[in-house]
Amino acid sequence: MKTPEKMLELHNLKKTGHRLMILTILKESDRFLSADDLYMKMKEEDENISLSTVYRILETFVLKSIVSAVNVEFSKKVLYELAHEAHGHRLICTNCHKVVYVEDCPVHNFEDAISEEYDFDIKRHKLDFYGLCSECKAELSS
Amino acid sequence: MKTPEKMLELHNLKKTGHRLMILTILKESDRFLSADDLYMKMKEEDENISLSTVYRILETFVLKSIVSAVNVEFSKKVLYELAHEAHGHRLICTNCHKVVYVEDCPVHNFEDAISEEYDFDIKRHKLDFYGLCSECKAELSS
DNA sequence: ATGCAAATGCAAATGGTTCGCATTTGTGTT
DNA sequence: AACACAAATGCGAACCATTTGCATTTGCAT
Repeated sequence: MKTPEKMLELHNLKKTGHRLMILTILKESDRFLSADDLYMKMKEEDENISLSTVYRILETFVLKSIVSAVNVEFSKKVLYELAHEAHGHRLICTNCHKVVYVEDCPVHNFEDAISEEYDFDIKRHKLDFYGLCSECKAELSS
Repeated sequence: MKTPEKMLELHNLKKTGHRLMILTILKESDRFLSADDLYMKMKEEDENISLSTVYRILETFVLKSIVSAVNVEFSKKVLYELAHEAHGHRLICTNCHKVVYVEDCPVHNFEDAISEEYDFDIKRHKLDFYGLCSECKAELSS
């Protein structure tokens, strides 16, 4: 995976400490983060940033497709993750909120079939799986 | 499909004009509606209701699984539809927002396979298709 | 017809996100 | 290395969808 620096260069974005830090945090996170999650993590590391800057940086990243904005069932906030290069789908743990990305897709054939059947020109789909990851499964059954 | 009256009876909910009207509007709609959409439609029909009541009625209906709350890519509001009895997935027109519900599911096998592979206990999934319905496809290509 | 829990209206509060504007900073150019 | 200027940032206020508190009304079992 690209380094945060490379990501910014690639999109002609200025390399600011804030932007690099946000990319680094997202890169190291195994779950989605809200703007406020990022803001608080940065405060913890003594990065002086304002919440509106976090929002603006994320807006820029989403526009450039460096970051994806995600809606999940368990939160009404918009959550963010580093964008994935390959098409795939997510396994989301409803207990700890960990996310695993699976680069595989079971719906393309179905998509063709229903495009035909319903005369719909399907452009994309959104498929997420919700359940318990192995740790939470073990923990909750004990 | 059940009548609005039956739906309320079935769940021991008082039959108020507001509730019946909301169910009727949702029943007749071929797309998702926001609380505010419902509020405005009711005002148009001279139903005197307050927006907070619309929210409270919807909250009750969602709790009873009479109505589903839906998040879609093109709106940050929560949208509502009558709940479907059978499992299926939606084709959502990104242009006119019409929704077609397809009572078929292409992912169960895949779900079993990845449950195994990632040791995830998958409880449910969310799959929506976005594209153009036949009318919009025709209209936009002309 | 009566009583009471549930439903409603209204206004205020909330929470996430966006915006306006003054100030600072990164970076290409001299 | 200093300059210039567009872009990035901080701060607070604004915004919008949704929720809540509380006083009043209403459906419905008795």
